[in-house]
Amino acid sequence: MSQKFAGVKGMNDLLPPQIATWQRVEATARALFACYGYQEIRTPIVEDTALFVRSVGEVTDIVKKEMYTFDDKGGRSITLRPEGTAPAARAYIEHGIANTEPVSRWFYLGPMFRYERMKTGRYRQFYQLGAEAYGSGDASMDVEVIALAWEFFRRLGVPDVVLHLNSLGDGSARPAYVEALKAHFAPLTASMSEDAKQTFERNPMRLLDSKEEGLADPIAKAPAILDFLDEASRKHFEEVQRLLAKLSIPWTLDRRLVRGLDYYTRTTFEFIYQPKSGDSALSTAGTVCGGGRYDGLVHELGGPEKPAVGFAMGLDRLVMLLEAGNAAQVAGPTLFIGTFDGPLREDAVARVMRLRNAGYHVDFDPRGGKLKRQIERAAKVGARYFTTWGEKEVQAGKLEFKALALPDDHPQKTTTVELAGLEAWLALNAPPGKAS
RNA sequence: GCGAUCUUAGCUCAAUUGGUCAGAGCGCAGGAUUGUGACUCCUGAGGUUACCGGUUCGAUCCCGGUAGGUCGCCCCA
Repeated sequence: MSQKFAGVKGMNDLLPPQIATWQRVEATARALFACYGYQEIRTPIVEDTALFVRSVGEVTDIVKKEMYTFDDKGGRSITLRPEGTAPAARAYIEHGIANTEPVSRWFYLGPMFRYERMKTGRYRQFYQLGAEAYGSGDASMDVEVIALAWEFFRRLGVPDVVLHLNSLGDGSARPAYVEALKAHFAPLTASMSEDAKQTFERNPMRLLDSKEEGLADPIAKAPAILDFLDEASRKHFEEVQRLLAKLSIPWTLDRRLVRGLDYYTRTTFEFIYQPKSGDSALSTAGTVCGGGRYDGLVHELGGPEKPAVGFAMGLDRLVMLLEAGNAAQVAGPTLFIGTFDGPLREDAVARVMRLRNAGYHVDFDPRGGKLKRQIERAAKVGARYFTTWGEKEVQAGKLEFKALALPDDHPQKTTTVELAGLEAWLALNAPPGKAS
């Protein structure tokens, strides 16, 4: 016996039964993105390590301890992408897209990698669907990406997702606010945990996200960045809210919403799964989509001054929510042809292939055997009709279609189909492209 | 990175204080001549009880380690 292998920790196989849901999500996304004018881009799975250090932030957890970083054979430090915004920005800059069009709308869909402890809805290889809109700092773009995500959830029928909204201001407001926060929390550092203390030192804003017991009250009383916004940021944020209201998209102002990556400015938002009924498939993995504006990122990475907004959606979590509702079914064949040994069998098999080539989902049992087994097999794989391809039928030039899902006494349990008109019948009763 | 907990057939789980305790259901496979299914019946395949080591006359059941799963912290999608 040879060794038995197992998948790498934190990385999962997606097998056929689950894939149906994934494909529904992806198809819904592509259709919707097309309406919004977002085009797909695909960037490499690996990037120069420095790209993430610069964009995501040196003191973030992602960079500090979650990156899959290796040296390649040329001695370059490369990293499996932990997120999609930085690679997209890199491509945007590298190809000089800003010179070719004023506004660019992109989306990406693919695996991301973070080396971290596993939890519900959190894996080391996980899938994100992201939108990136470059070139405009207008509030309409903030709302555009939010509306896009909102509509996406609506189309998929994702239940109990609420929008949390905040503004982090930009260059001028941020330093003043951070100072105020430091002043607020400084007296408490003595009683803080090591973790909290480090957060206090490196990125005080993130302290607002802390769930540490003793901090709950101080956090509630902490100054809000909304009170520090400069005139322009404030107006921008107000416009975002007015537009959302106009679209009847409800939101919750969340003054503690501070996103974990360094590049965010002004608007930040999260779509959080909050089941009304107590049972939560995702407890702390409730954030299904996070995003915001990052006006400085493109310039920071060496490109022109181009504002941008976007979001990233965790598809693993999304699929989990969808599957909790109703398990997706794999579509079965439209027609299942039963065969007997002998020369006729080859005719039947050939016909199966030809019908498939014509666009129909047709199947047969390669093991042959008893007709009884073949019918059981057909019912098992969810075939809509079963027909026997035997001497009797071929001689008469007629096939008898049995509707497997119908009860025996149903008037339409069996249908007679002319052998010569088989394809025409299928075209009429089970057009290609339609799930059986 | 820290803490807790779990790991028995493909799946869901049983197995009295360590001594026929390696089982059930589902699934899969087969069943009086390879022409007709979904309910029922009969039969069968499949596990060195995650892995390694220890205690013991003897361990699925006790101890230690490793791997993996799950949950909380941290953090994030």
